[in-house]
Amino acid sequence: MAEAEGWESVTTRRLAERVEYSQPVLYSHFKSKGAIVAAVAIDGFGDMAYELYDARISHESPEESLRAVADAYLRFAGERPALYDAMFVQRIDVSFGSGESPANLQAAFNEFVTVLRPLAGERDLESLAEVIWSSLHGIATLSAGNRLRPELHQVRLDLLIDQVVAGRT
Amino acid sequence: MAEAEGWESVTTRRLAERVEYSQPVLYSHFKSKGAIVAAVAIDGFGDMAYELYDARISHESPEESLRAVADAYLRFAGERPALYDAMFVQRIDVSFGSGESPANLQAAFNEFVTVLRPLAGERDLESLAEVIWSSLHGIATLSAGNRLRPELHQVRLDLLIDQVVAGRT
DNA sequence: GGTCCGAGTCTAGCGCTGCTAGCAAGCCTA
DNA sequence: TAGGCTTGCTAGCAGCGCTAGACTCGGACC
Repeated sequence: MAEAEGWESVTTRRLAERVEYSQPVLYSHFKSKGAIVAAVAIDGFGDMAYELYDARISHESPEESLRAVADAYLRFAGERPALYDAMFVQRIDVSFGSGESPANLQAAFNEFVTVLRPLAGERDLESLAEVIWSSLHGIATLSAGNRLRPELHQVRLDLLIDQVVAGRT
Repeated sequence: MAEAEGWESVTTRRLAERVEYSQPVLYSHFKSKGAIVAAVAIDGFGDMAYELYDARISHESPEESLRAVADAYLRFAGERPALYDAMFVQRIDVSFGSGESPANLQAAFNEFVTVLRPLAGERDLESLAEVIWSSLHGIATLSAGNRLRPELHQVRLDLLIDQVVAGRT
């Protein structure tokens, strides 16, 4: 529903109709609409972690692994924009960057950490993972808003990976 | 108003009250609430272009210039989160990445292009500018949503700049 | 002076939103 | 069989973006 028409047209009334219950029933299962979105998002972290894992292990070379993971990340964001939106753009009540984060989210982040380990050199691994994750997130959101020239998608991705690899000290 | 309480609590009624007119008067000046946000955003592009320019010319060395521009960008996003949100997160009806973009937006983007020119090497300049802009945008939005560890802000920025510089071929 | 027009503004209200109070039916236990 | 808990409902609140239609008032023309 969100993928088809965007989160703003997912109303509690329409959602209730879709699941063939009345509106208040939703509120006995979820505290608010935001909690529903958060539940969807947390589910999404699991999907994402799986796809990143799959991409990572499909290549031997660290650089190719990184390239595949980055590609999988952007493909995930591009193919399921509303889910990605719930996970990373909407203000949901989910802890990030700490031990209290959902396990799925930590798993997804760990794919970045793992794939970057052989490439980090003297750089702080987790910070490096945050940087490349941020970069990919920026590309994903700006692309989703038609703020980047689509035909140069691959050029940008190559530039990003190349400079991560080159930054090894 | 948006900075104090977020855009979602900027309602047309409250806005009308603030400017001491009735609600329909807003709609004789702007087509919709989105158009009001867009007008604010376009104004913001001008501010941002000026601050990036200021940062760029305040250093001689290309690398220091880039560092200053990146820093200014993230400071802008951090200090005026609602304005930044209007400019880059909310879906506003503004053309990006083409000749029809607002002049202020092109000016801001050009600051990246200019500061990167001595550092690009054989890399495509505009694509490189898009990549670093995306990276900064990702850091800005993830930071705003408390999704990055705040104490490592400087570490991430250094990592990003270093790898851009190292990526020169 | 009288009449018209248009600009500018208002009140009132439409259809929608997220959310909740309060009630009714059905099941489990005593 | 009686009471209470669970599960669902209808109805409604306050607020949202937006608009129809009426009112006022200043200037232009006869």
